[in-house]
Amino acid sequence: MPEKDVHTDKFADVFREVPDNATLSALAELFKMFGDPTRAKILSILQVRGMCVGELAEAMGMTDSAISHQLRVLRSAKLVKGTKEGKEVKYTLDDDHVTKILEYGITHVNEK
Amino acid sequence: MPEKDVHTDKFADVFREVPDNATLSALAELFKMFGDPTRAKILSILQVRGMCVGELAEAMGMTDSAISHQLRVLRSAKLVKGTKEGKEVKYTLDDDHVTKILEYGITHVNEK
DNA sequence: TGAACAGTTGAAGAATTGTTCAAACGTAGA
DNA sequence: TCTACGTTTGAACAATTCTTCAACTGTTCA
Repeated sequence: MPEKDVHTDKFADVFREVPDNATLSALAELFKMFGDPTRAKILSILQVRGMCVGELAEAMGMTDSAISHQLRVLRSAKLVKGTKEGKEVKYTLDDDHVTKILEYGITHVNEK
Repeated sequence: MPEKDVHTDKFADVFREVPDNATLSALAELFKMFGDPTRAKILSILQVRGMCVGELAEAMGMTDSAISHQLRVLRSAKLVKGTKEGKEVKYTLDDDHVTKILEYGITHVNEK
């Protein structure tokens, strides 16, 4: 009697090479972060240099609030971290893979 | 007199190194494809071997329809292509970057 | 020819997402 | 202490997304 999420022998060979569902969810969560133009832009900018919320907002032509909301999301995904500097909070990238992932994405986009 | 989407001198140095908005949109569209668990799983499976719609549906425990809808999205993003084989349509990866991008994602997920 | 099959499509509905607005927070400096 | 500032928060809303269901297309092969 088959259980939920246990696959038949028919696909056993395939699923031996496919990440488990937990990993796939985490993977999807990660890529979602890059999957919104605002966040992709924030990450691209922070690749160049750290910035505080107000600067990012001005640079991107958006409200502080909108940027702050997105930074919270990026923070919770551990892609970005914020440190207080006087009155401001300076945001920087918190992950080496960000650069690599963006690079591959850009390569793909430019080639197709 | 500043125009839309032209940035002040203040951030000129940064934006010289940031992809333009068109590229950023394309980038976000690309990553959106990986940003859904169903699609991430389809792509992972197709990395192992090509499959037709019915097989994918069975392997993933979803309806043919749901899979077909997602394949259409992946096809329009040029990540996947379908070729008729008798009664069936066999889907395979249509892009080398898919593997690389997934790899980096998995590395990130496993490290954090 | 026509029944069976694989796949696609469109409309519908629930869920999720991104931005806005207004209000609040915390703190540095007057 | 009080004010001003940079940032954060929560609720609300529109827009988008994913799955389901039912109907439909187009082929294969009996």
